[in-house]
Amino acid sequence: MSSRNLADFLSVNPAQIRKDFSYFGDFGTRGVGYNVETLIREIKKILRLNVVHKAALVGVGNLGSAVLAYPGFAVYGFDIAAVFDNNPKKIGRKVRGITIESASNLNVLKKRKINIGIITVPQDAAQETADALVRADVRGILNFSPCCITVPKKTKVITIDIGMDLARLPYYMPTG
Amino acid sequence: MSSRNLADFLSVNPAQIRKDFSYFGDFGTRGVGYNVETLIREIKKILRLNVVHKAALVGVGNLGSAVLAYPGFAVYGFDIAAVFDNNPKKIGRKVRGITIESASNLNVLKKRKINIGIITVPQDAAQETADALVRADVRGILNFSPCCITVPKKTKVITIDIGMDLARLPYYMPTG
DNA sequence: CTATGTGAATTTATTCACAGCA
DNA sequence: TGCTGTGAATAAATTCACATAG
Repeated sequence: MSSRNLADFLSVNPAQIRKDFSYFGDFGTRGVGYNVETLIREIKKILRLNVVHKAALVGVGNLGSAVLAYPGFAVYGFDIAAVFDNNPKKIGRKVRGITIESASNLNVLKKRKINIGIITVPQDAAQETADALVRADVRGILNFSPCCITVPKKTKVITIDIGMDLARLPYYMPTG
Repeated sequence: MSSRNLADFLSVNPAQIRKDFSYFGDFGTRGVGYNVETLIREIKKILRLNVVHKAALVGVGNLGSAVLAYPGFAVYGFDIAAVFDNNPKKIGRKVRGITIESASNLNVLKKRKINIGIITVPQDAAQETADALVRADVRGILNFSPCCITVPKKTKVITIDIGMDLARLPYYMPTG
């Protein structure tokens, strides 16, 4: 696969492809091109997706259930290994083979070496959930609440705000 | 509010703030700064968020229900005015005051002047849903399926792939 | 011959620095 | 005086173009 092929596929300049890769190493073969499997392996290594990452999901409402049902986490090597909620009726029940635990027990993540948290609780519980995750030594958080949560600098937060994503659409919609 | 204040808030350079605004007009007052309400109004106008946009949601599963429950669409002037599903058991029922209609009826969107579609159907139904939305003259699509859907150039698609968002985390998580 | 990898050239983005207005 | 708006200066990103390896 040549840089030209890849560039066409992504609608960018071939030189962009070659230069970007070159910052990380010599992945191609002159006169031949790139081996796609090698590329995937190298890119996964760069993004640290070459190992399995255990994640915990907090909040088994509609959104949490939808996230649990999401296909494609496995593709990137994610394993949702624990699920929490604060509703006594849900605690103890199983979703997708995982027993729902009490949200007041988030500290067990430390012991279980789970260091990614996914927040799918209602907006007003988002900050306290983040705080608990930080106390449990989680180092990365995927936040689905449409609010800014505050965490120490050592913790990386990625927020998905559906409203903001939708808000990008009208700009690209010509008339009306 | 000065460009310095805004810049500190966003951790960027004050000149960046001033230059970016200047591309769209003179929003500030020399010696004084910017009026925040004016800024919000102007930015909304630029992004075409100064009018109400009607949207239709297709697929009332966990994800669809979660999206419907999302607070914050109203903030940007979105109004989910129609909801569709292909499950006969769901059609006719109400969610949040809106009656679920048959997904085979998407053409009514044309008549009702709804031109944004939100796809929350299972992955294997995403493309056909997109096709139906395009036929109904929708001009913007928010796609929650982790797959590339193909649409004519006139239609703008924004895809939210939770797996990809999560995949960005490990790179920022130092050790482990 | 083909297609990479990379300095050089070019284009784009950011920041500086200051004239001009409130 | 204080802060915007903006040309000029600087920095960064993209693209060109070609020597070089297969």
